[in-house]
Amino acid sequence: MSTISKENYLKTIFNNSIDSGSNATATKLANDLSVSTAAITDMAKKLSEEGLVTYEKYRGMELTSSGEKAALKIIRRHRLWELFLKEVLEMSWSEVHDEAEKLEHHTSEFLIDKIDMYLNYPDFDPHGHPIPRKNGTIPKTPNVMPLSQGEKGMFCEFVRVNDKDSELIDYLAKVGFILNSKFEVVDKLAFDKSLSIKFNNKILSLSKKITESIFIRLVKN
Amino acid sequence: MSTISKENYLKTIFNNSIDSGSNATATKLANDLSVSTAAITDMAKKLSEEGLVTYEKYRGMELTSSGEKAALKIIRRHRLWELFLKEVLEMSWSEVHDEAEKLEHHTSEFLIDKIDMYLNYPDFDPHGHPIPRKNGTIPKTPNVMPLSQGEKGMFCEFVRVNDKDSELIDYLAKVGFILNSKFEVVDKLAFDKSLSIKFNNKILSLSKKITESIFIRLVKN
DNA sequence: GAATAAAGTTAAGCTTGCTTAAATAAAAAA
DNA sequence: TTTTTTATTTAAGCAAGCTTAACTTTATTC
Ligand SMILES: [Mn+2]
Ligand SMILES: [Mn+2]
Ligand SMILES: [Mn+2]
Ligand SMILES: [Mn+2]
Repeated sequence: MSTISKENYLKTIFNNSIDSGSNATATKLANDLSVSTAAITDMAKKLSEEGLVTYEKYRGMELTSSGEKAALKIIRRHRLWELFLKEVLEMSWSEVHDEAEKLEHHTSEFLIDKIDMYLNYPDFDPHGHPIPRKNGTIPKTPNVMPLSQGEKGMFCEFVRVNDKDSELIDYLAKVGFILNSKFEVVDKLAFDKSLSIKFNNKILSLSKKITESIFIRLVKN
Repeated sequence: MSTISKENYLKTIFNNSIDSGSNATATKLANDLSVSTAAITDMAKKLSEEGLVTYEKYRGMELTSSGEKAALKIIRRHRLWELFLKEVLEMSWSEVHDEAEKLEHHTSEFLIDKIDMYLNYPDFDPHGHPIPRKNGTIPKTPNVMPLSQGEKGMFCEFVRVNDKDSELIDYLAKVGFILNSKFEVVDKLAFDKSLSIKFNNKILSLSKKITESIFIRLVKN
């Protein structure tokens, strides 16, 4: 049976495999979900009994195709809610994530499809993440890379930001560096790997920690 | 601490006291909440320890003022969600209740106030129930009475319907008998207490069970 | 005012999703 | 390869919110 907790596990396992490529480890999941590793082991057994993940002791977990399908359903709800709250109810970029984190578990298929239709079947959420479609496909993302890999002289577009930390997003909004901003990398310090970028004729210096949470694509020019 | 279960208990206790006047009995609550009476006794102790209800063994429960405040918060969320889902997302009269039943427990004060503003601070939900305001007051309801108390010759307006059973609401929508319909009671059978009403030049016969779920006010003419 | 029926409470136990502490396996270092 | 460190699992236990079954109180009927 599906529960809030299980839905969160599936979602986290999915996101983990997206950006690590390999199996989700207990330590990483425990950290992301703010529970003990013992809790992870516990849940691994349950999810694997339900055929949602494959699990071998000491070898981590991986979503099965049915587990992935379930994960995408939750992620779809999450991202559609985020966009809806921002576009329709004018909540800010930084507020929508926490609210969506709750609503995603209490939304019928019928309702989420209404929201999807209302928004005219959007492809991306307010942070630039692709919104899984009803049929399970995922909109193609541009050729993204973390800004931390940017080099002096590059012309880029800001296409995605990590939405887990609202303080960062608030800061970026405050200085006017928002999604789809075009900018140039004007400097990169070897000392601390911080970057200086130029947009709207402003210069902004961003620490390595920040540039790792911002994703960009190269603008061809 | 507030939990989904406690919120549902408080709401149910409140609604019970509204239409029974007296204390909420274990049997009634158990029935409304679909749990055993043992569960009610259990929760009675917890809620009374938290100061949300007064409880004396074998004497039922009653909301304290802080319990009532908490109940109104949930009811406010429920009814605002119902109206929002109907007006904005075009869900039907009969579908919104079940959806709101879930969303009401996962909506921040900030979000519900946004919804309230979006709807321009409405006074009534789609079923004619008053929406508690942010400050805790409740919109005045017209002088309502159950249609079952109607008599031949009365001219009435349909102002409220019990939203717990979606089949009834669907039926009423299908025959076009919707909120704010004006009608005349053209007959009342002593045999089964059923009523015949006339609206839009149609005659509709309603059983006693149905007329007890429909609330009206007398139209002065 | 007994006897009976109905309502409410207590006791014991279950499931979910956690925890901490101890044990064990795997990986890294020496 | 042996030792040490790190990661994972197991074991025991807790809180919430239920259940059923047995028991007690209150209400109703004669
Ligand atoms: Mn998010
Ligand atoms: Mn979540
Ligand atoms: Mn309702
Ligand atoms: Mn509810």
